[in-house]
Amino acid sequence: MISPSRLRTLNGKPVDSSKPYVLYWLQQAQRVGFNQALAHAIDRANELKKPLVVGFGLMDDYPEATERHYAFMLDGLRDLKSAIEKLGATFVVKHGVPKDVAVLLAKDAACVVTDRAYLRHLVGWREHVANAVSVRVEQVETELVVPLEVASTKSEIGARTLRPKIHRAWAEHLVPVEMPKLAVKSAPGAKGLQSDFDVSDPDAVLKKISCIREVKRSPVFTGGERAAQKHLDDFIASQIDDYAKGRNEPARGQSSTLSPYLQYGHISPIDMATRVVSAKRGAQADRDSFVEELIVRRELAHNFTSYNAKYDRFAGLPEWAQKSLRAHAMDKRQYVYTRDELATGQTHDSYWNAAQMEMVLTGFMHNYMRMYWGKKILEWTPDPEEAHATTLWLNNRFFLDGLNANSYGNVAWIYGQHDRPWGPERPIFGLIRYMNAAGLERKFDIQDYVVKVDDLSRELTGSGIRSNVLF
DNA sequence: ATCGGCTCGCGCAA
DNA sequence: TGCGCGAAGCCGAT
Repeated sequence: MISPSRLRTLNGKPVDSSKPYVLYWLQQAQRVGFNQALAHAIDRANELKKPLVVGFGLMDDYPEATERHYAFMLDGLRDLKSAIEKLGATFVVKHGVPKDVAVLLAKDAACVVTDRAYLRHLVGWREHVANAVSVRVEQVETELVVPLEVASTKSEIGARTLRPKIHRAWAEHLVPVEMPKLAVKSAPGAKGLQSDFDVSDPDAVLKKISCIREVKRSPVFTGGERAAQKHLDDFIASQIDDYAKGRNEPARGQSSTLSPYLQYGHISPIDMATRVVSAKRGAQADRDSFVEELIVRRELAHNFTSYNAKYDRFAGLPEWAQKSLRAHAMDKRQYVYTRDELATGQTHDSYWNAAQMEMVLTGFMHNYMRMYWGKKILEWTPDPEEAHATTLWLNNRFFLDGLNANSYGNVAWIYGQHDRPWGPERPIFGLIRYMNAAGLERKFDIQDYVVKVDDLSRELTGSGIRSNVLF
């Protein structure tokens, strides 16, 4: 039994016991481990003494998604297919918009279970399915440690207001997921449930899908539940020690690198948090620091997209921030770059170019550099509203962990969201927190970072990054 | 090296 | 109503 606080019935429709199977419409939690929606779907199937069908909709041209995103996701679907079949359920991948695939597969379902998502169009898909099908649709929270409304029912001003609410609730919710055994196994490829794609061959499927082709598969990240577990093992074995300090050192790369896996549901934050909390490595402060990032700040981003309808727009920023940025919209910009110059890392700033190239080459960027990177886009773009749009565009195009709640929260932070005003009032930034290259130089050996990215570039592409300072 | 000031608004004590 | 203080800031004074 899953926690009732994770379960929500999306419509008042009945269960139809005459139908042959229970459907788990899987979209968000692309894993078996620690998947509460799967556990709940198995419970339902067992109650009704029916087999379980797990259905996934694979659509062309998911908004802003590139070949890089699709390749990573398809790696995960390969893992998922074998894991689901091992449980004795049928895994069906249909070609189409997920909401339509769900409605199609629900025609023969006694009831539908799905996993919860936190972006406008994904919430809309679930509402559509709940209205369009004739049986009960239940949604299960699988993304967060503390379910959204348990933590807070309103838009939080910042981490400091959400933190105590999360802390009060997390012990109760930071519990392992017991996966029940499926009682009625189904024969693979049962009647009318053929997949449109054979996801055991990700690269073959990738060729058949329509998407933005300019951004290729990451040469350093393989998607899927198995790869995610390996990253977590490696992090606990060699990265927790001194994490509290080391996480902000760009050249050290002391990161779990699990954010892409969280984005595709290849790993559960509960799995990550319980493993790290009980790890016999690192100091208490190191483990606390990791859990703060994973739970408080990640869940703040989900609070932001859930309670702020304009989460992806300049108009969604706090009033003081919009006002201050607008007051400085006409200030002279010393440097102005086009999207293309930014995307290819051709600015005057070698630190920024290195960060951009880390992102372009790998699909990932060091956490601290993400802040500096975004602040400079604000500084080098003619208008703050355009800067916000450009930052989001680059973020979603190149990051493997783009296109999710954290993306919108992180980008909004650059422009003052979840932050406070900082004097003195400056050109362009107004009261928005300012960052500059002197800060990087003061705090870190930032040249080490530039050299590190340049070495990586040589290894991956045969040539180094452009830089006006070093090379 | 460390500290206060810069600035706004929430949460809590009073 | 007043007061403390905050997701990563910078800068100048000590």
